Amino acid sequence: MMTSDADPRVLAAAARLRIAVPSVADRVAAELRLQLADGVLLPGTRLTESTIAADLGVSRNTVREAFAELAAERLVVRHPNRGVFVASLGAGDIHDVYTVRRAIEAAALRGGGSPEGVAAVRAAVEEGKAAAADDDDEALGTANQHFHRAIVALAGSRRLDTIMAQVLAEMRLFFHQATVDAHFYRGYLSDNEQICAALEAGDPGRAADLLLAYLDRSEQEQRAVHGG
Amino acid sequence: MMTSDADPRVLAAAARLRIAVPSVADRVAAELRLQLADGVLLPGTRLTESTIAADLGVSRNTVREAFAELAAERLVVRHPNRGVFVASLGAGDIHDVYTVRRAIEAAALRGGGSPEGVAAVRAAVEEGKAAAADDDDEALGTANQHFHRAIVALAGSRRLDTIMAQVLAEMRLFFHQATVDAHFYRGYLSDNEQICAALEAGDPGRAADLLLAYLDRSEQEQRAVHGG
DNA sequence: TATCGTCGGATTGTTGAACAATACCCGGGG
DNA sequence: CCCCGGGTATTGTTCAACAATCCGACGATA
Repeated sequence: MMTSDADPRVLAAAARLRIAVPSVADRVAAELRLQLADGVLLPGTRLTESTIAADLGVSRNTVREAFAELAAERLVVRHPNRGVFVASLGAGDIHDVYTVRRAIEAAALRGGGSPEGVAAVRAAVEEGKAAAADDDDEALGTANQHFHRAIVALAGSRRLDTIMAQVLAEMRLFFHQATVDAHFYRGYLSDNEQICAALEAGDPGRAADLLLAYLDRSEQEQRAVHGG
Repeated sequence: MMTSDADPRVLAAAARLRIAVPSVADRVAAELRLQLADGVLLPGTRLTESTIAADLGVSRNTVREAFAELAAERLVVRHPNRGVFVASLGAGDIHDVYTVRRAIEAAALRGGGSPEGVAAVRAAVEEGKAAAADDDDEALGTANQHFHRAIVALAGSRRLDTIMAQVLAEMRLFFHQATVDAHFYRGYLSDNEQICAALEAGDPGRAADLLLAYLDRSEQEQRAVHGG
């Protein structure tokens, strides 16, 4: 009945510290988000309200609220009177997503950002190198996401951060759909290094140009994989 | 009971044509969005579930779903166990919003866009001129929004379009909060004209630079009005 | 008077059940 | 082969209830 993760001590501490306790609907949404990110739920899969309600031990109405959250994030699409399905990105969508990425990542990069921000980008680059050295493809993928999130974070905008998070979540969905091979990110390591170096060298314009080229190439490869 | 606008003929036609009929929750959200845009609901106002449910003749649960939509659009904020309130933008938020606008509007403009897209931008400029000639401040404001929406539309990205729409809705909220005087937009007419001219002249780079300067200046003025 | 607890009312969060409306599946007829 | 109808499952929406939480007022204490 999902009572195991409702630790009273946590609840009490949260109440004391005025920290917003995530509602049940939020936790359901978080759980589904997790399953979506992990590829447990593949694109096109139908999400039946009653099934999920029973699985997670919550009311159908609560599941419905969670669906609203996920639909707003485009991770799920609602077909009226037919149900909600895990979103599947078509050829047009990947171009769309890359358009968004080009816009916000380049803008963030051009701004330069604070020294701490640049340090975070550097950290993500090193994280990727370490993952590559360990041959850990999973870690390599998340490091790459950290890299791009760090770039957007340079702008210091909460809104851009959440937009980027949503876009990355969408792309992750697409990856599960088009099982991308392991050494896919491998080639991007040097790109990341170059971009980061240009940023550290105080040349954000060049860093942005490198990034744009990177994104264009990445989009082409994705398109090739997908067969668009 | 909100049955007046549920014309069976409309319903049937929609079913025949496979047009998604907006759910009740969507219509409630739309109604609230409208009231928010019109300044009927001012920032900080509390939205009580039962009141709205009674006013619109719908269930509390449906109102709740509508709130989830609006919260996802940042038009409304949820304070757990306290209720939802019309969002009010602080000094940090307006900078945040302008950061988003700089990113996506400049990117869209740099792309150049299709001839039809450019024509749409031109149309918005002329719409603004006409409104100014009529001394219609309301029309002037919407024309300005059309102008910026047209710019973003140049990128041809559904996602960027919705992001821009949300951002503009947020700004509209702010305007009601900081009653901006009438001849506020007036000065921007020439900016719009210049930007559009540069775009038509095949110099999107210059158009983007002009726009960025425009946005910087606009943010400064907003800040002055707000007192940040 | 000012601060602190406590109590009561109001609102939210969540559940469960019910019902109509709709879409899907399947078998029968043209 | 396609169209057409009926049965079933699922969604959309409502309603009523309850616990949890917050807010304000009242009163006690110093």
